[in-house]
Amino acid sequence: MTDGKAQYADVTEFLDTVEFQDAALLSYVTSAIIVPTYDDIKRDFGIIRAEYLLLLCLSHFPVLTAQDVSRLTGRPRNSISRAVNRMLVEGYIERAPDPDDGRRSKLTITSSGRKLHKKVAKHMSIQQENILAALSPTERKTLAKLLRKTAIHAAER
Amino acid sequence: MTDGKAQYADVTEFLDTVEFQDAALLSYVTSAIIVPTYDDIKRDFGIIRAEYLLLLCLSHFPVLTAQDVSRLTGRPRNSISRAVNRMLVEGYIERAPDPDDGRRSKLTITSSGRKLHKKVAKHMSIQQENILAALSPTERKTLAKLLRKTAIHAAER
DNA sequence: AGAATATTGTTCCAAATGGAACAATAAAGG
DNA sequence: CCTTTATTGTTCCATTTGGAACAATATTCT
Repeated sequence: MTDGKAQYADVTEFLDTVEFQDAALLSYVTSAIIVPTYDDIKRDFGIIRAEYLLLLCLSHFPVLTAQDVSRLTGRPRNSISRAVNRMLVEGYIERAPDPDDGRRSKLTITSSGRKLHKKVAKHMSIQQENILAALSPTERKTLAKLLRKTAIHAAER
Repeated sequence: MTDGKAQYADVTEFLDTVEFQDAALLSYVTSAIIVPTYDDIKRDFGIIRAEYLLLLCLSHFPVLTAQDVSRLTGRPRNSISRAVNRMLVEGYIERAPDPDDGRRSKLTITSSGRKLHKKVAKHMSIQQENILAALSPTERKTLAKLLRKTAIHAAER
C-alpha cells in the first residue's frame, strides 16, 4: 500500500452512491444494532429471533393471540406458532384457550419470561446506545421524532 | 365492537412502549421498505437477497472480490459464494482469476446484470418513497444526515 | 337454519441461512 | 529458505425460514 487508496472497498462510499440511499442507510444502521444483539441472545440465552419477539410482545400487552403477535412483528404465523410451542416448553409463556373463540388461544408471559425479556432488552439497549452514540441528545430526539412519524404513516398504509 | 378499544393490538402502541425504542423504530421502518421489496424482487426476477446485494455492490464498484462483497453487505462468505455462482450461471456477473493473488477472483457486473440492478433499484426506490412520504423534504434531509452520521460511526467501530 | 366464506393455529416441505471445516494460496517470522 | 499463520473461496451440514395446505371453529349471507 503505497498510495492513499483504501485497501478495501469502503462501506461509507457505498452508502453514498447507492440509488435508494435512505433505505440503505436505514438498513445499515438497523443491522448494526440488531444483528450482533440477536447473535448474542442466541448464544447467551438459546432463543432465536421469533422467540424473543414473542416475549417482547407479551411483555407489553397483558394478553395476545398468536395471530396478534404475527401482526405486531410481521413474522409469518407458522414462525410464531413454533415460537409459542418452544416458549411454552421453556416456561417463558402460558397458553389458555379463549372461551369466546375456540380457534384462539390467549398467551401470557410468565415471570420467568419477563425476567429473560429484561435481560435481552438490556443487551439491545446497550447496543442501541453504542451505535447511536454518534448523535447528540437533540439529534437523538429529532431522529426518534422523524422515525415515529414515518412508522405511523407506514402502519396506516 | 361497541367500545373505543382497538380490535387488534396496535403496532404504534407497541413501538411507543418498547424499551429500545429507537432500535425498534429503525427496524420497523426499515422492514416496511425492504421486506415487501425483496418479496417483489424474488417473485418478479427470481433472485434472492444475497444475489441482489451482490449485483448492487458490483454496480457501484468496477471490480470486487467475493470477500469485498461479504464485507460490504455483512453477509457471510458462503452466502456470497453461492450468490456468485448463481449470478455467473445467469450471466449477470463475470469472474476472472486475480493474477496477483491466486486465492482471489475479480468479479464484475455484466450489462445484463446492470440492467437487472436498475429495475430492482427502481422497485426499492418506489417503496422508499411510499414509506418516507410521511416526511417533508426538509425532514427527509435531516433524517438522511442523522443516519449518515450514525452509519459512519458504526462503520468505524 | 344451512351454505359459503373467513380466521386461527398447526404441520409439511422446500428453500435459505450461516457456522465450521477444508484446500489452495499468500504473508510473516525465524 | 522453511515453518507458521492468515486469507480466500468452497463444501458440508444442521438450523431457520416461510409458503401452502389443512382441520377446527366463527362469521356472513341468503
